[in-house]
Amino acid sequence: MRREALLDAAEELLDEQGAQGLTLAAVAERAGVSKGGLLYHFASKQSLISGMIERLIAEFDALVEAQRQDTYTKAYLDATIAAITAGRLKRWAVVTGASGDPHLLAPLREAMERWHSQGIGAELDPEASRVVRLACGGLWEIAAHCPGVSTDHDALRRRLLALL
Amino acid sequence: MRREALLDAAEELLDEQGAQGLTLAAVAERAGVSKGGLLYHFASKQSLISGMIERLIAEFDALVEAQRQDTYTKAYLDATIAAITAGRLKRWAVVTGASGDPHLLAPLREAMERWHSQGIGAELDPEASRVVRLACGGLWEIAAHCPGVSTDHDALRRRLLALL
DNA sequence: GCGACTATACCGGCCGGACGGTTAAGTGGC
DNA sequence: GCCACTTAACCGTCCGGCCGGTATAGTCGC
Repeated sequence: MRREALLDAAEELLDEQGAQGLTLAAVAERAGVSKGGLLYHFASKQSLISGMIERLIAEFDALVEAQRQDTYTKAYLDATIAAITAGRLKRWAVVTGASGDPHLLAPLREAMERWHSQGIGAELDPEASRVVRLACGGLWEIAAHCPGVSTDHDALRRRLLALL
Repeated sequence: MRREALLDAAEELLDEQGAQGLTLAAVAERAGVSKGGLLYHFASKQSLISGMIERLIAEFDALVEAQRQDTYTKAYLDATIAAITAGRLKRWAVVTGASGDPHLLAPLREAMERWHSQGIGAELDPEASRVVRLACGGLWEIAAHCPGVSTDHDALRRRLLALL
């Protein structure tokens, strides 16, 4: 699908060059399409960015679903680790793309609220669940910004599961 | 100091309107200065952003120092909570400003690596320390993006301290 | 089975505005 | 009268988006 290729190109550009690398011309060129072709699939730069955000949310939700754990928190933890180690789902890169206009982040905010609150009452220890989910947020941050901080994901995962 | 006022103005604009609201003209106007006056203090937009980042790091380091806890992790936790509840130190807003050019984030990355690794070997339980520091990252994220998720900071703080 | 017509996908040149940065000319404190 | 500081006008570039055009494929009447 051309549309997916364009979203991929945009994501890569954001990851490599930051928000100012995300120009319509650059995205089109990387995807092997003309600018007009890009505008055909995404009527504006905003809609391109929204497309990235929505895909990001959908992919992560699918990843959580695929974990088949017995609680949402455990599934969320495993999905986070899976996404980070796979290098896919560059949450941070996509966010930088939307940093120009806070409006564009609204869907992501909504999703994040869900990720932090969904099923938290049904957990054995809701407070511990909150801690684990917060730690997942920290993991994202580290993965995005600090390649220098080595993290033993296996050990960390065991430790967090022990909390639940 | 005019310089500080300019940094304040830039921070406020980022917080309210995102990266594309951060133009030299807008910053100058909000600070009650002309564009030339802004350029006198900061030779370029880059140096303005770098100024924000360096101030942010220095302020947070000072806040950690001021906590006077017996371990770095505890001080870091309390500083994080203090910064969030005070509404100061808009870490995220400043980061969005630098999202255009990944280069500008280098000092912040360095600081974050420090925040996550400093004195971690000297802690009673380094692994628990790591968890607490990661959770602090999650707290930042929540505070920046999800006003809807209510967090009982007191309870959370007790819980995290109990881990250490 | 052929001509008229439409839909989908894509092209690329152009323009207008916005924005970062420059400069020349002040202004006031000391 | 110098120097830190401020100002307003100006310039060049870059980028988002518009628009007229092309090509391929499908549809329908007849």
